[in-house]
Amino acid sequence: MDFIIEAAVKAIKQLYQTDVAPATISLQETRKEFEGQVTIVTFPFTKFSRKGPEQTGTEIGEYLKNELKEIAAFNVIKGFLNISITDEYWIGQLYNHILAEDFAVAKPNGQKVMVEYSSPNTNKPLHLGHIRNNLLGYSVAQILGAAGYEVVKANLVNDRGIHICKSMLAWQKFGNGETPESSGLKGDHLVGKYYVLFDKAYKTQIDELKAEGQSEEEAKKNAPFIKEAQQMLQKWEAGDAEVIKLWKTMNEWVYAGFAETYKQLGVSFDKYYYESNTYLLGKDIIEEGLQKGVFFKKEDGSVWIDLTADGLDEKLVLRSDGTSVYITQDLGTAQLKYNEFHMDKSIYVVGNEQDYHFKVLFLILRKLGKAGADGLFHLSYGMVDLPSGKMKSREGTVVDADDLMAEMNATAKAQTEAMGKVDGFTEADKLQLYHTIGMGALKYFLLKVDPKKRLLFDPNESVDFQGHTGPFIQYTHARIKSVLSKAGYQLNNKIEVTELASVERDLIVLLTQFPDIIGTAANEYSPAVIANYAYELAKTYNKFYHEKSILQAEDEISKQFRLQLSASSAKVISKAMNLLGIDVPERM
RNA sequence: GCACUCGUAGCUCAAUUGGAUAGAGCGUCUGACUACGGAUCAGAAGGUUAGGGGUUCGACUCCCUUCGAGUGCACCA
Repeated sequence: MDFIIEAAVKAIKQLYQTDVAPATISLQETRKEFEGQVTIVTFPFTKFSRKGPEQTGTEIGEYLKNELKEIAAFNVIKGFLNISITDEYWIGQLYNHILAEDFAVAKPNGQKVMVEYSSPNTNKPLHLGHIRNNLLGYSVAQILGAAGYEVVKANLVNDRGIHICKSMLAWQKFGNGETPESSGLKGDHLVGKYYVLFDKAYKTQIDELKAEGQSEEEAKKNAPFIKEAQQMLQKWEAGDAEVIKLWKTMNEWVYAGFAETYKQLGVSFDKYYYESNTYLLGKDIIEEGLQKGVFFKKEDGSVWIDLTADGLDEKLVLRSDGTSVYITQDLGTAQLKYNEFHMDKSIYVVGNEQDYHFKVLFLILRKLGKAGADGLFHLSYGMVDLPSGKMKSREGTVVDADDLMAEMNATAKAQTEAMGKVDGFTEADKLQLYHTIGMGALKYFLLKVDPKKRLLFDPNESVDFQGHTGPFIQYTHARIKSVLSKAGYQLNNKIEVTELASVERDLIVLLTQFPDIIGTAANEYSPAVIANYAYELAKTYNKFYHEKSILQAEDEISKQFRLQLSASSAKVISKAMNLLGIDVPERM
């Protein structure tokens, strides 16, 4: 549509002797209730034209119509110039772009981006909150790839610390040598079980101490279990052979469990980082910052940065005993990543409770003048809450990721069977299909919402399969495929249609927008943009499908044309869903 | 207390980044060619965009303020 903007700039120069930047011309989709496909808002030009918005619109409209053969007609309503573009133009779009092999395939833009997501703790299984994180991260990576970036998907595993020692200790005390094999439990669930057991036992000890007259705070510090866990952490840091061995064993269990969950979710990573390798990093950056005068040292030896000029506080970056804090290792890890990949952008998919942390982290890296510091972005997303409130692993009030996915599959199975649509499917095909639909419903449900909004999830109200949902879009795709196969469709040459019905035009207009939609989604790091587009497209296709007969079209030309339109729609739906990490079935 | 985020139909979400009469789905109600696949389509009802003020041709969107929800403000990670 750039050619219209260009012409409008020329029009304004000719008519009103004023140069305007192309960006000041807002070209938008015409609202459905008006004639036309694109609209120019003319209010901003009234200052140059010294005429009313309607007259200004009419003048520009006339100029454009004379200038551009693609413009069939225009109408002006208040300050809105609605432009109708010729059917010839739209038909050309279909044949020259949409049906082309490379439609919506962006050329490499020469930029590299890292998307870090998932970043689990190895002391418990994944839950619904992690699912949102994983889906967002994976989808954003897909979208950036489609927009022309070279993408590196990274996972920073939090595999050390006091919380890991808690499950280890509880397993030592209560485990009786239990393993995933002996218990039949998935590895991450087994470890998670001991994490919960630790917390229970710890609480009991706290209560005992309180009964003996200690304050809550004292009791929390003095409980034998927490002391033992701390000792274990010290042993771990000292490289104690026995502790390390147990740590490795239990981590292996967890990784095996995670691998299965990731596989079910359909997410993957190109690069793993482990905190056990990175937690000591960052001290050289502290030194560098001191030399540059970005940091300062207090009398006790602790190192700080003063961010009050930026509206934040003073922030500790190194303890007085010389050991790292959270942000120290994040500084180091950022450097490590950059040294390895030299990426232009780095996206951190992390929940919004860490907004402040990332604000500080990025600010520090920028003040240090680090390469790549301008490309840092925290993709912050809202928590997933239950009707009962927040999910808490320690208290067991979580929606477990594996359970939820199994439930989604079961629901998909029940729905599909109830409709009796799986005749001729092998058992393996059926399982595959239920998984595709169940995950489609879940993924779409989580991704259609703006990431930064918090999400309420009611486990008792199952995720819908009708209306604005993943299965709705999947169904549209399957139905198109069915029609195409019935027609024995093959892509053939351009069909000489000359006129479009309005539903056909609407569909082509939407299809042409796909590359721009990918661009917008990439710029905003928002899968929701893609999700809403895919829905809009499916809906428009369904409308077309109901209004126009394809196999019984009026004539062969119309039939072939509509088949091509259908094939294009299926292709774009499939690609869009793919960007969300959602598969679309051929039959369902 | 300070900072950040959010508040749109009964419910779950949109709104082309300041543009037209705020749109969808679910739910409720009414319809659709003896199904090119009905997980679909057409229609109805449902709104003081939390309240108030301001900025301007125009505000769900920007500014101020009140209320409500959430999160963060550790020599924890």
